[in-house]
Amino acid sequence: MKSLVEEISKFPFFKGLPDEQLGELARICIEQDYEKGREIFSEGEAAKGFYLVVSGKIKVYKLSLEGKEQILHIFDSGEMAGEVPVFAGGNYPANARAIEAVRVLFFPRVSFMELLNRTPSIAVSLLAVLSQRLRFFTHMIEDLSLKEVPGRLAAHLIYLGARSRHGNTLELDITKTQLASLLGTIPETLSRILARMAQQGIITVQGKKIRVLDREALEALAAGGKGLI
Amino acid sequence: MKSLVEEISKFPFFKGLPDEQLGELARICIEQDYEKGREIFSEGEAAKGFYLVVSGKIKVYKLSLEGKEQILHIFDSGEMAGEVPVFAGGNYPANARAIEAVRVLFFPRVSFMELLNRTPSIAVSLLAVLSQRLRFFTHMIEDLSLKEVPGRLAAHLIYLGARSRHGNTLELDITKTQLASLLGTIPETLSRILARMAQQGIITVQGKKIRVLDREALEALAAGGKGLI
DNA sequence: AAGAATCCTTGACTTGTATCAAAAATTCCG
DNA sequence: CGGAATTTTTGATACAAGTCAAGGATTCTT
Repeated sequence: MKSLVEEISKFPFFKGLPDEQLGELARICIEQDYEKGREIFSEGEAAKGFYLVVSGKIKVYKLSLEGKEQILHIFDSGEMAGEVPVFAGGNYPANARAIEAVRVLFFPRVSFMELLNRTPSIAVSLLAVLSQRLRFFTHMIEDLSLKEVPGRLAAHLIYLGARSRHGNTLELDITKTQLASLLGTIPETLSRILARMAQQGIITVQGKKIRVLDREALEALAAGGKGLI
Repeated sequence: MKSLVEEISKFPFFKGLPDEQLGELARICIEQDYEKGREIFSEGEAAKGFYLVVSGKIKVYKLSLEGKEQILHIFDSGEMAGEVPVFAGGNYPANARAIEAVRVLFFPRVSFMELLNRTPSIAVSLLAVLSQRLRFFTHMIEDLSLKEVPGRLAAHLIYLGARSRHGNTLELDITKTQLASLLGTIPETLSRILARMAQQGIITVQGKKIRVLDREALEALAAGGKGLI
């Protein structure tokens, strides 16, 4: 039980809460493991609760009728998934699947809402989490509708570069097919654009490793300049 | 002062709060009027607070470098705008402008957060609001990336039809240029597609009035079927 | 009501990207 | 390790939608 409290206290939205409340959270949550490829919840399903990712990765995605997949978000450890219907009511608005072995903490809706009503100060930090996700989606909508694929890719590479600082070499932790879906395109197109950027000396690609050679060119592309021939 | 409390109590997220808290809200908010076309806040600006729309309409939008505009949302009376940076910190992530004469209640960030910490039960209902907006954006991302323009238009017409029930005739309350931007396209394309749908007997267009003749065809389009010739 | 400004429509053209197909390269697992 | 499954790349083709341009229709303003 003690380690669970420690685990929970590491999550940004529960950080700084008094031990008593951490204990309450620990009491209502359930540890679960999903192996790679396992479905965690699916669109339209009645929401039973939400998930905190302890380790591993979850993709949240939508499917078109023809089966085309648009990834909305990839949740890494420390992030919260499936919380929308818990607060807004209704069903899960998308599907979630483990893209690698995943350990999560599951918070059942009913007991969490009960706790929330008893200790509403938790809600204030959750507001920040939801607001950040809203901001992320705002960017995503902008990218999908305003920029062409090279621009979206450039923006994403810059975003990745800002997170993990290993010189200017960055390692994708998802497949290129998944990256394509995240960018709202298809693997073929992504492959062609990566090749084009490499040929122009902007980047270098070796498997999942991408090295940025010309950051300025990348930034020009991300800013919307139609530059890639 | 009394009328302000009444005003506030009508907003879904403050409905059901005790009079005492409504009074506190009334005390910290400021009534403001914006004439049509006036800028309310702009992207990157430090967030001073958020807005509740009392009457009129606000568009929240992003601009590309070339000046192309993507409308993220049109806020009608009863809705809340600009709250993301209030809870998540930082700046406004988009621009906001009155598309008709607008009356708003402005809640300054600092005093609102102070109130929120004193009476955190308000936060619980705000969680629902943010979650609903997240769900809306989830749909929007799906539409933008998974469907072609006719599908997006069809989905939007169905959505409008569900809201205002005037037979099967519905009246746009925004310009077609704005609708185009909301759908992630340009006026020329929207015009062509409306004409095509009219020619196929699915709808009839007269100015801002659109009459739905063949709801099934519309639903087929919205569902993603590539049907429009 | 007249003029100005905006919005809407239509046409010809260009282009980015999806599709289909099939080979090459990785990764996965027994 | 070695074969299977997946992922990635490349090519040829098709088409949806954006761009540019210009005329027509509204709507706004004085």
